Amino acid sequence: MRVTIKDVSREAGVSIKTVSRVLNNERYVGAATRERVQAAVALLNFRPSVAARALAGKRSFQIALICDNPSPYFVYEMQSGIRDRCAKEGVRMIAQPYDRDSATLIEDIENLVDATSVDGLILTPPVTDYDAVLDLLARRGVRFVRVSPGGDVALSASTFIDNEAAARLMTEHLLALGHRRIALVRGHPDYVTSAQRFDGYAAALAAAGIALDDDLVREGRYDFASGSAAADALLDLPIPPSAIFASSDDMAAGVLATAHRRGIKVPEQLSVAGFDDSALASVVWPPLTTIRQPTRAMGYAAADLLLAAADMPPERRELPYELVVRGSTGLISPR
Amino acid sequence: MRVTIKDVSREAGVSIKTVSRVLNNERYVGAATRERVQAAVALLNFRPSVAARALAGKRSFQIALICDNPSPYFVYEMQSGIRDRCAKEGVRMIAQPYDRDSATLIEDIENLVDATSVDGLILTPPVTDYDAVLDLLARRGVRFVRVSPGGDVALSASTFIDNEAAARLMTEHLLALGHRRIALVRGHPDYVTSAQRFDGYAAALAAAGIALDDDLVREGRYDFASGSAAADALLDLPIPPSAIFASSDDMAAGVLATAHRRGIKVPEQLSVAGFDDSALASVVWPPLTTIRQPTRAMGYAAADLLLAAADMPPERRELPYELVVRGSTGLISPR
DNA sequence: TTGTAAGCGTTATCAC
DNA sequence: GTGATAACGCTTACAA
Repeated sequence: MRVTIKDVSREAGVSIKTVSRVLNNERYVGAATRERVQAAVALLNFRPSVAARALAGKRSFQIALICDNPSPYFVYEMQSGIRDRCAKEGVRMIAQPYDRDSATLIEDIENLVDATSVDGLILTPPVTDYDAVLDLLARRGVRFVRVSPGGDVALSASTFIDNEAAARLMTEHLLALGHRRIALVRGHPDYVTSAQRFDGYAAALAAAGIALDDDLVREGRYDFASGSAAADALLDLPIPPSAIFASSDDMAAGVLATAHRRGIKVPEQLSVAGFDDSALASVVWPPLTTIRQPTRAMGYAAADLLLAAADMPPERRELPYELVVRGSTGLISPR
Repeated sequence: MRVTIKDVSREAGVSIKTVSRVLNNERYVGAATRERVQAAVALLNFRPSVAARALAGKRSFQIALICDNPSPYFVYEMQSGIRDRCAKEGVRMIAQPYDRDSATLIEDIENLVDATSVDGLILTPPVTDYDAVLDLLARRGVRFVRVSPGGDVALSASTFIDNEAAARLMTEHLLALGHRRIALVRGHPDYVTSAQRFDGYAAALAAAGIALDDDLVREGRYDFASGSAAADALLDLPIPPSAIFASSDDMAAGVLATAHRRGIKVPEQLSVAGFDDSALASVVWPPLTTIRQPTRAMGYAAADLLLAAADMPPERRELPYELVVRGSTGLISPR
């Protein structure tokens, strides 16, 4: 029924072990032998059983993505990037989307690690900074890579963009347009990126000699609804902002929707800017100025780090971001 | 190191086989024995190895989702629904996002089936109707469930909404608002749903005694860009439509963006409607009237069918849809 | 450079 | 009801 190593070894006229050697790219296989085996593999259409490999060896050729993110676009891009990289190595990606508020997250991850014997994990915020998870993985000796981690950066290899610098750049851009009352909708409090982005915003204002106005800084949760609600609060202020900088694109979309509902013209009466975490910007009305970050590339890089040789030191790989001005951001008559 | 069945059996004072029986809910286990085993499992925190189970038995407790869909929201909702259902059964979902135009799709699926020995597959359009894939699965005797399949419906269990009826309902709604020139942006030609939705649109027009106008029917590809382009073409017509019905929400968003760019007021000057395949509507400007379908629930149902007893006949499970009028769709002064 | 034998952790088979 | 024992398909020692 199933084609096994045994069939291949018989076809190639070598031992099972030799086939295994070829499969795993081990040294000490004669060139001619190797070719003969490869021919047999191709002929019989042999595909090694993940289960058997995982059971017998140290590798399962599977990694898992632990993704608990409010943005479907982000998740999708991330998965695609990781999958692309893994495909080159013959490694499978198991996607494990988790509910935002799952009470069983730790247990689920423990379960995953124990049951599937994955070769490694990729974590995205906010799980990147859950001590319980990090402890668990360390205890189990499971290799993992984190995307945009906060806190202890030496704990694992990781990929990131400089969120603070990016937020500073965007804020400077808005300042250059003449804005003085620039509001910020913060990200989800659990995410370290939220604080980093706030810091960049605050730094730019400080450098411009503008005092931080607490009224102009609102909590968000990285999703549409919270962006929409924050915009309502901001536009209800006695002196509303002339620009709103949302810490994610879902929230920026929420801000835009609110402005639209209230009959406020963007960008004539209000500039809207945001982090484009998830490539959602293309599905949202222009004009929207965004910090574009390569989510898919970030996933690719994360997988690359995970698949790297085990003896490499934990590497931190930074990815570039861009300020993308869509349409006109408008020049404001400061109120 | 690892906790195995052996450890559990020792702890419970029974044989390995008995532990296995409890694990698999087999009959012929004494109540007392069962409890003792369960206690030992909990105490030792035992989690059976997927690899060993897959290798030794007929089940791997893993299923895979084959998803090649242009909408990240759809993918995300689908994954979540399936995962929720599987969690109840202790089954793991392997997500396999594929690139739209992957030339290696068939091979990849074959690889997946052979390598991971999954218990079953869930297919989403358009893979649901790829003969090569269906043949492959039949040949391998792999169980699968299809979401919104076209063609031969008896081939497998499936979930669906009545796309034709839904499109008819939406078109009737637009007609009732006074529209006479209603344009349709079709879905991707590879998707059977595209044709079903067109049929509903055509049926409603016919019932209203309105001739089908080829100029008002445009090809789309279920994504933002094609919706945007189709809207441009439609609005360039000598007599443009007063309403545009997009076959997906991504395309509806594209239509809205184009209208916005051209300074056309929605809904005062143009009504926009769409299928809300992916819950994206909440991220898009109102006013947008949509056919909402429960993507997550569809995933849940698909998993349910896949995990059902093997001897059940292929079941077709229909899910309800809703016409959601967001804000006012406006009454049109027919042009 | 190649082959042999002993597992890996579970389920299936068949006894008891 | 319960328990030995042989698979399952591969990798890891260790020999040759």
